[in-house]
Amino acid sequence: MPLDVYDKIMMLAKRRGFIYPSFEIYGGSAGFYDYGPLGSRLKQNIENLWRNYYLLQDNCVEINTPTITLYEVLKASGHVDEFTDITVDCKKCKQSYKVEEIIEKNISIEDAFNNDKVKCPTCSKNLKDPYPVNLMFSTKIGIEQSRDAFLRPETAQGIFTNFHLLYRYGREKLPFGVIQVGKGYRNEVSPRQGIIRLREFSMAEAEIFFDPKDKTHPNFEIVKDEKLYLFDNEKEMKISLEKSVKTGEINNQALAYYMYLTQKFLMSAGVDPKKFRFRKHASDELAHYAQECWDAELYSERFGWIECVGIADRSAYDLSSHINSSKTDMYAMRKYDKPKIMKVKKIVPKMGVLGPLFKDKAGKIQTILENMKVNDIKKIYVKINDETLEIPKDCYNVVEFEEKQIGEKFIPHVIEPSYGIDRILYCILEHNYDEIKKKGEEYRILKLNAHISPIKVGVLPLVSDSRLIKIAREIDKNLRDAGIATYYDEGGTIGRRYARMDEIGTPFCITIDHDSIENNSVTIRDRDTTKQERKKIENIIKFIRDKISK
RNA sequence: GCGGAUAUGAUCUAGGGGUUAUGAUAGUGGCUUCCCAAGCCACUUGCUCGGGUUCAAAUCCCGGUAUCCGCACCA
Repeated sequence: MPLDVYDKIMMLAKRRGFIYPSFEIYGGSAGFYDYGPLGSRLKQNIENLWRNYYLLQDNCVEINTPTITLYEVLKASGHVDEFTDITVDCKKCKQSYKVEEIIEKNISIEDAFNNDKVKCPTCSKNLKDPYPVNLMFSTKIGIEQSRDAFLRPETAQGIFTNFHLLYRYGREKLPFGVIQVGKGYRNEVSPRQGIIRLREFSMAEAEIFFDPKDKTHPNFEIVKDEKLYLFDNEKEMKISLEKSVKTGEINNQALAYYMYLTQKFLMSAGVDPKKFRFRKHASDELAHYAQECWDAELYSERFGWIECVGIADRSAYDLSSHINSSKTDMYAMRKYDKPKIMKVKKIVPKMGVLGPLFKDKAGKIQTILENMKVNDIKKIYVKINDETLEIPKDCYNVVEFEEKQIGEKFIPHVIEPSYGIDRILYCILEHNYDEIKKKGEEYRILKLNAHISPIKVGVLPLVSDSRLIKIAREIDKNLRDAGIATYYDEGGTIGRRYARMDEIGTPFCITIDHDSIENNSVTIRDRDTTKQERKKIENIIKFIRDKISK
């Protein structure tokens, strides 16, 4: 079988220090890859470009939270339950099934399997021995009295669990966004496809909190005429943000805006526009927390369309779960223009009567009564420890108070753009990989965008003449002092050195030749055109800076 | 997790029960002083791991691991 792009990229990636299989000397482990020297830089550049969009353009704030996450957090978020599938294998035809999909409803799993009520949908053999599959890595915190924990399957929960503090930090204004860039972990059943499906992966997530009554975005006006590449599972279309929201294709402005931001980021990172689209999730593929979700998909010649970004409307799901589980006040306040004076009826218990009547339960009854919402009261029942008690009328007064309300409390909704950095990185490599023939030989060029590429400038003395080397070394140092990543190379022939730089995606090569000694000038070679321009040495830094800025 | 295929220097690959394992690429040092992988010399790096069969295993057999393909999984 001839090598396809994937093979070629993985070969190049290993040879040139982008990506290595992890623990290879001990046989390796599926789903884990290391980033080598160039890969690490490339990844950092992609992450920092991403930060640019969210921290600067969208004015989000960044936080960092632990990758080890307490059981309670993921229980509340639904991951403990939703992330576990009860699975069963057929010993005859070797198929695996999710139990909930093949057993009759209203039957418990124990009953079904103990009484041979489950048959294999393929070969009708009785199925046995269901087992739970949880896709989170579990661990324990502490030695003796340990607490259960998991490696986080997403970075988002770290943001939700800090919502009340971050809301205050943002001076209680909505919308506001929080981002986190870091590792996530999923114990995949059978990871494959290189860095497309990892067990430990890098993600960049943003949680932008909105008033559910107002999912407009302040920047929407500016970009509303820009076009999005949408795919509705049938046909692809190019449609403006404004129109897509108007027709209901996209549920709200905020969602559309972050889709646009995503599209812009990916293009800037070097994604081929022809290999990009947004695909809407069908209702049966939505995650347990999502109301509407659009995936940014990138096309790979090997794998087809790959989900690289998910932009979900998670509504109030997470915050309300954490409010319920932790009893923390994570509400936001929608302020009225003028404070409202509300007439509120409240129950004022008469403890003098209640006390003797209910004795030790009186205290609890008091709290319940005081917090009760009051409309028209006829009889009041209170439930304490499964016992329902009727509270006689002479135990309380209903009093009307005037209450000043400055606004109403609500749970913010959240729009979540979530990016798989490793997948994006792979697709960028694939989309920018180019191969030409030079003198009958394969010649590889990685046409990475200048602001993404790990090395910006190759510094090459044409020949190893000590005068040229001296100038070259000085230029190299000055560039690095100016914060520009360089690669100094005086070995081998000049053509070979250009080839090396082309293969790792270095956009520019500065060559110091004999004229450099005479007139303080060098040539700057452009990777994609191979054209050379002669520049004064003192102008190099500015020239390169202009070229590599976004 | 199931089934199939594969596994030889950093990369690609030839071969194969018996002395020192083939070639190329890459890399290093030197010569060349050279603008797109030029040439010459020298050098560096290897049979996936464990067990078995055998006088002898990189080669045959079994198992593990990894990779690829198909099925299932991918909130």
